[in-house]
Amino acid sequence: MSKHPLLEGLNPQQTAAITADLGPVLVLAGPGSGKTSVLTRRIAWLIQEHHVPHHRIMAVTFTNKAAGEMRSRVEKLLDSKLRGLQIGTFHSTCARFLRRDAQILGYRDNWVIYDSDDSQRLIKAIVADLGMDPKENPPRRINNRISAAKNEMILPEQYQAMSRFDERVATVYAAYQRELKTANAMDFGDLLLNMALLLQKSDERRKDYQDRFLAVLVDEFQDTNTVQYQLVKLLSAPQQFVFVVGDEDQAIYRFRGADYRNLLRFRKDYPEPAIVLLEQNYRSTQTILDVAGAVINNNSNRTPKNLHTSRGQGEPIALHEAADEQYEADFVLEQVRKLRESASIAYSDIAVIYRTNAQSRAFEEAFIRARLPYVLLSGFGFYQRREIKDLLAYLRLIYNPDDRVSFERVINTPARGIGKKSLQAFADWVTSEDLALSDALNKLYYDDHNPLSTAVKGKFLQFVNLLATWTEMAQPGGLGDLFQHIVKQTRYDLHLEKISQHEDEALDRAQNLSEFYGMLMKADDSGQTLHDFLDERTLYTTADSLEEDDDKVRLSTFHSIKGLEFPAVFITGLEQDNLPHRNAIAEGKEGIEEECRLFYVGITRAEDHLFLSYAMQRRPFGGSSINGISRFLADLPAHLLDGSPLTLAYLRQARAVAAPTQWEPRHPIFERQPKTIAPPKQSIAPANPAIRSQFAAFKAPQKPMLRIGSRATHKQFGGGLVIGIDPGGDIVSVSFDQHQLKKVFAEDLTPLVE
DNA sequence: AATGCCAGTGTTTTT
DNA sequence: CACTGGCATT
Repeated sequence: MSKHPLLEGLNPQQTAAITADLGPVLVLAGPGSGKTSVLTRRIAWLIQEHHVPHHRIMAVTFTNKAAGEMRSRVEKLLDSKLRGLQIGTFHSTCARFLRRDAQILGYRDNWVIYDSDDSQRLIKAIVADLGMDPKENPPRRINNRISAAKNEMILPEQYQAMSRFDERVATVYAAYQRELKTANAMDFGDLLLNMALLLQKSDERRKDYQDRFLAVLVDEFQDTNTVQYQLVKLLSAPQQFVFVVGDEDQAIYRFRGADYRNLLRFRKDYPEPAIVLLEQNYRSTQTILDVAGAVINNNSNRTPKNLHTSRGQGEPIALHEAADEQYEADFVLEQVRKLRESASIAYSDIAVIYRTNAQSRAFEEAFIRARLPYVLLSGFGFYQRREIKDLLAYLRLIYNPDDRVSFERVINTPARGIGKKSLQAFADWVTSEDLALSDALNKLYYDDHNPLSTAVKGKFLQFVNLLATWTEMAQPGGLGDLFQHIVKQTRYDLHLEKISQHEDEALDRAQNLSEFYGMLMKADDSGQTLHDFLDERTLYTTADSLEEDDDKVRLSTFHSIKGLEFPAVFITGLEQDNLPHRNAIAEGKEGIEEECRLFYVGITRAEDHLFLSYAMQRRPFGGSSINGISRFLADLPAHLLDGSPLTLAYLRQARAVAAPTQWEPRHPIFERQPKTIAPPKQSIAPANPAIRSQFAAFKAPQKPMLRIGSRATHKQFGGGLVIGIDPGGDIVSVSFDQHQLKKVFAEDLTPLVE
């Protein structure tokens, strides 16, 4: 075959994937193997060579941003606008379909989407309605159970209660689904579940969708869960022109019910799929790939892959030990400056990756201090701010007057003299009368059979009147004005001052509000309705709207960095209990293997420069904790690493005691439980006499021992933490409080009792 | 019965 | 440190 323009510059495997016959295709794509390219060209190929009309193709990506990019790349390849081409995440795609079809399931057209915070609030309200103790039944935990059930397509009536707690979950789950329906709302899980139910229940609609979508393509298939898998199956029937791309080594959404074994299942469920393996890496240096391979190789149940690159060896991986998280941030800053100066790498070509969102803080502070530009790819975004959620709740309630969560959020915000008791009385009444919220509020006008006192009823009605005037105002193009009215009429500005602890906070919140106002004005300019605005903001995250050329360093969790690539990458916080995270360790082998994949995903984002760092000490809140290093570090090939001699010596010692290929290695250097050192108390000895006597006994030994992880004072360098003891015990590595790491003679050290 | 203040408590990851 | 929930006050 002579080279088709769509196949220009591609290797044989990529070509095979793109030109595979119509039918099920499974592409197993290692990181950096050009899978996005394969997906976009496959779509173009379907349109050009198989004459599949573009509006009969559906592609699912993992983020909305990736969806946008994919669309523009296909459009560029074919040099035409493809408006009807359906590309989006599972959630936004289902939301879009349900906008049209939710009436079939009994929703009114103005249904809204609840985010996790909304769901949790509703569950909390239901727990209260049912008279359950919120301490025994934490709404958060119940929410997790319910959303897990939805991912597995388990309906309330099918929910198997294996414990007393589960029985209560089942009760709440049933009530929750009723309340959602009454509130005319769907949570994230409902978007997927309802779509699947619709396709199962309505023969007519199923046929419609199946007829419409000749071809279905899914990216990141290893991170699909049961309901997503079923959706793909339902939508791609009966012709089964389904093209999925995935990599079991990059499965990182187990907590959302995703199961990488769906890749295996695919082979069984679809007859003789074409299977293509993409192993040629175009992204990283060989060194980076070797390190990545060494890390992922420890996982069981995976297909071994042979990732290779023609990019050459590249530079060694930098390993850095920091005294604490601030020094870690300083290290990153320093390296960022160097990268910019000596390698002329742009800020936007640099990513800093960490395990938990809270870790961004140290970096943010350091970047602000140094006046270097950065942007957060994940974390508690703008829309999670209290003041934004409040105003959003007003807007949502205007749009959908049955939205209980929004109603309960704003009915007494700012304070209107309607407290917990009145609200619960009202809620109980609404439930017992089986009313929708808007009907109940209406009923207050003409029906005296309600539990509210005249005074409180008056307050309710005042609020209802306000709501009515705003609803009148909610015209297209008038969102900005509407916002102004709400703020003015509720005196929300005064409320802001009240809830703020200090001047700065009030200012910050006010700025957020004006930013929000700006967004509404922008929506007005582009002709968006309230409906458009609300839909978009639930399903889109900050990362989705980030411009490529925004020259700022990217700060991100491992999860949010997925799918992206950068010339320079920093992986930070490589400490035991952080990566792997302590909660994941508690989940056992599966949990740890997923953490290993997180590390792998992080490493394979890097093209040229990779930096690894860990901090000996962190201050999560109040006290501080001393950490061992991540067990994953023990797997790194020493000859590929570059770092200070002491750091490498420390690592070598760690490796010497670990059996790298097993998950069970247990040695103090890994094992060390993070000790929370309480803020100094009056006396070191415990106050409880019984414990105090034990304490005294402990203190007795004539020769206190030097132990790894214990504190000691040196006659010259002062206090420090023992981090390593050389064989023989004469020479000891100590991390001194002055932030230097030194090897000293044991005899010069005096151990301290903790 | 609502509001304001204080103490205790707790953190994985996201659509 | 920041948030939530309980308690005392108005």
